[in-house]
Amino acid sequence: MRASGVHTDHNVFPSVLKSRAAPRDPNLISSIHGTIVVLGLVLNLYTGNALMNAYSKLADILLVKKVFDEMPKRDLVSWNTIIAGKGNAKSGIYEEALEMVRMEIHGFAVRHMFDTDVFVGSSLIDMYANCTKVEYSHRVFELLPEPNAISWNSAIAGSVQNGLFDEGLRLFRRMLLAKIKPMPVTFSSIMPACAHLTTLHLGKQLHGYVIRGGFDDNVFVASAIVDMYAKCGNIGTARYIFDGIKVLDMVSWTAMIMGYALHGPAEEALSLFQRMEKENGKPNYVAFVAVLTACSHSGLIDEAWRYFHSMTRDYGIVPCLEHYAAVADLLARAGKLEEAYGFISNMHIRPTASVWSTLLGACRVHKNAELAKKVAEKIFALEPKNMGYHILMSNIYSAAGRWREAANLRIMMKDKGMRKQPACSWIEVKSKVHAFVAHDKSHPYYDKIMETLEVLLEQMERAGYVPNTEDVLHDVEEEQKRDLLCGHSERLAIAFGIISTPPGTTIRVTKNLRIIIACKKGGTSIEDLAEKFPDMIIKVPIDVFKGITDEDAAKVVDGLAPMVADKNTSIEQVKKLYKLFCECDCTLLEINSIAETADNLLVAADAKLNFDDNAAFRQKEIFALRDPSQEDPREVRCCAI
DNA sequence: TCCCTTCAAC
Repeated sequence: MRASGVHTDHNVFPSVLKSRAAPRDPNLISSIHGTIVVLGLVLNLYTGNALMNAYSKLADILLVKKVFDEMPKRDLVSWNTIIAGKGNAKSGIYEEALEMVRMEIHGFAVRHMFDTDVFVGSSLIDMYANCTKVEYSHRVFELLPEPNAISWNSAIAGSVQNGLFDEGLRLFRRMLLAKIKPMPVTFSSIMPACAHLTTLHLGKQLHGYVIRGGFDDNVFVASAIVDMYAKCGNIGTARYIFDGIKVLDMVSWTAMIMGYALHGPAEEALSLFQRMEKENGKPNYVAFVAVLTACSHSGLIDEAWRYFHSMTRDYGIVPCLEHYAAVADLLARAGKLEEAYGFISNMHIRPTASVWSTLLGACRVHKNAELAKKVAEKIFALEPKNMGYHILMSNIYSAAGRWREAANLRIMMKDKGMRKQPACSWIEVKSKVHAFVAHDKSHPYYDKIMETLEVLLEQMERAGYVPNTEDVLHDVEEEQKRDLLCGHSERLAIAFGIISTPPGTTIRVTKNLRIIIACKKGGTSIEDLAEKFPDMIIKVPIDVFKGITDEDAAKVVDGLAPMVADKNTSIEQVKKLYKLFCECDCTLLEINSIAETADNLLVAADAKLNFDDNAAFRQKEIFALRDPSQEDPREVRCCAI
């Protein structure tokens, strides 16, 4: 238009500045700004507002202010832009003022009847969630007459960020039912729910949806997926997704490094960290949390010190609680108990009970009751009502033969009205969560499970299994035998997994408490055996399957096919899906076979899982998600997605 | 013609 000599007046520039290309390009903005000045349009209200907006998207607060200050006339939009433009409120200029009136804003909005406006409503949802007032956040959401996609996203993100994972999943399902199309933001918000719950099959279905929606090239979404697979123990798939990310950023690197730190070999984590330093530049403090966690879990003391010091020296990052915790944990586990004690005592921030507790755990392993007593006093002062720490200390006394002190502690706990949180393990089979507590006979397959455990125990003993009885504190022979069979909830869950899945299926058991020493170090646990002798574990179910009808067995196999594609799925997507889901627990079903109504993968999967053609849009309880923080661990809360 | 709401690693 400029080249053809047509006069460009004040009507043109607001649109030009709002165009797709402009906001990300500082040079383009400057050049447009220059043209505006040359043409004498800089004093125009709309043009000035648009310029302010363009600069605030670049987070160039000084230029936003400059334009604002030079405008002869300002309207509501000018003021809104300077108050709420990106970078302004968040830059801290107005933050203090806003913080003071935060909770009054809602009242103002209600009085002036703005509370049903989507923009105001979505902001309120976000505000309350950020203030950890999720109940208010939900109330605002439920009262919104016409929530848009952003309102849904805000509600979902708010729930997940406050730890209400199944609430987030439920909202996601409702969003689909309300026919609101999810966006990349939706997935990066909801995916952490699966990561935290370690519900791999939910995460996989969301991943399928992401691929079908073409959102998988979004780096936010991809990072969330990497994190989800890593947290669910599927480190290979996490790496596959990670390697497919075109432009890696700090979060994607860190998610992958943390994945290796938690599950994989430390060398992978460390070499990725070094690659990141080269390719991505400055690691931030979370990246250091990841690399220190990797060192800690692999006992790499020298490396840990090197990173810990380099963090401050080379990158100017002040260590925070997580960094201290990783190093303290490392020292403690390595048996350097006194050094760990000194390190924690000299932290420049106040150590929390959880930092001290790694040392307490190490005192138990390394049998240092004296230091344990000192540490426990600090912990009890910080968290007087936490049962776990008291039990741990009482067990340390018992193991040291200091029965009187152990008993005193138990009596004190009873007086304070503390109740033990029962250990619980759960396993997903056929989209259902089966939860077990020790000695629990309520499961319908209880007899089969016991039979399996007996077969297993026999085979284990033949393979050289030596039970670790060190931690059995009251030694009645009968009880020990029973404890070996069903004393640990995870054994019940593993046995159930073995008899209710086809041979070769990966068995994933999750539990609410840390695995006790007997299952972790010394002796041999079922977990160790499963790792060392995979063949043996796989052979067992063939025998045990005998008791189950063919029909039941077939149902189990069918139930493990949550992967569906439809006629709108592109060949490229099918390839990706197939690559991801061709593992033993999933199969790719035939394309073009899905009903018209199944407009998304999740619903199609839902229908398939329930063997019910009409199920597509019915809200069904197809997933049962346990909330580990719940009082009775057997109480299973159901969540449809 | 201009303004406002949502996201990933800890």
